Amino acid sequence: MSSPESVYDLPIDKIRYLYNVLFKEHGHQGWWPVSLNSDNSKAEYHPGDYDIPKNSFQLFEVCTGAILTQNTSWKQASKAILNLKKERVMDPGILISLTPERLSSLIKPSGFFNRKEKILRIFAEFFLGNGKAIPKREDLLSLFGIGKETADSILLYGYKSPVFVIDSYTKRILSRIFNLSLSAEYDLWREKFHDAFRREPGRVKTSLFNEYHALFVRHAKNSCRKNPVCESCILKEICYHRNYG
DNA sequence: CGCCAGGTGGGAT
DNA sequence: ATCCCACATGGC
Repeated sequence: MSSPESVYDLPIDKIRYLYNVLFKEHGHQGWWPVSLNSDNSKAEYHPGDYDIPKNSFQLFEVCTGAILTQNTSWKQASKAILNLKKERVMDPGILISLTPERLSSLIKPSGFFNRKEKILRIFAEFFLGNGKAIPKREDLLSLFGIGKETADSILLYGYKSPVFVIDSYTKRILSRIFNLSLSAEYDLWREKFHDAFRREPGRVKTSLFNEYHALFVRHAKNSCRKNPVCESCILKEICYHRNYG
């Protein structure tokens, strides 16, 4: 048991158990941050309220945030979002009418601004053409700059679809607890979570996946950092890394 | 100062 | 398949 197990062996009962432990400890996280007042106020978390985003404007803001936060702290992404809202351009139709220079300057704080300018523009075109339908994952993935995590974040936190979002935090935590390889395929991790909650109704899965991903982030920031703080970790009793790593 | 943050695409091997 | 790099800001 010294070499990493396969992600195929990840036990689904422990996936469910883990959720219960984390939720009991931390409760509702309320991802994704959205400004509840439709003005220029800062986006905030809304723990326990799964009826967000409530309209197309908030939906577009969630999607925009998913793109702007790529490999960037939410703090930086939120500055860019605030710039867009203050300039009244947080709207797909208006966004695509901006010059590349103007748009990239507004999202500058989020980093990679030339790249993200292009991604936002392409996504806004897609958003307009897609109407009110829930986008297909493969269609999102076909867009430049929309990878698996961003696509799933948009589907889960934007369109309230029951899909699980895997990010580097999730992989780090699971790889330590279960002695799994960090480099396992995204879709393998994802399917395991879908398997674990296969029997829950769609609406339940959506709110559960919403909380679960947020709880992983919380736990990764609290304890399971790059340099983990194992002594005070609430999962230390069941963690491979803590006990045998 | 160096490291890091709610990734992704593209090119070389 | 798997590694490596560019992309870039600002907090800590």
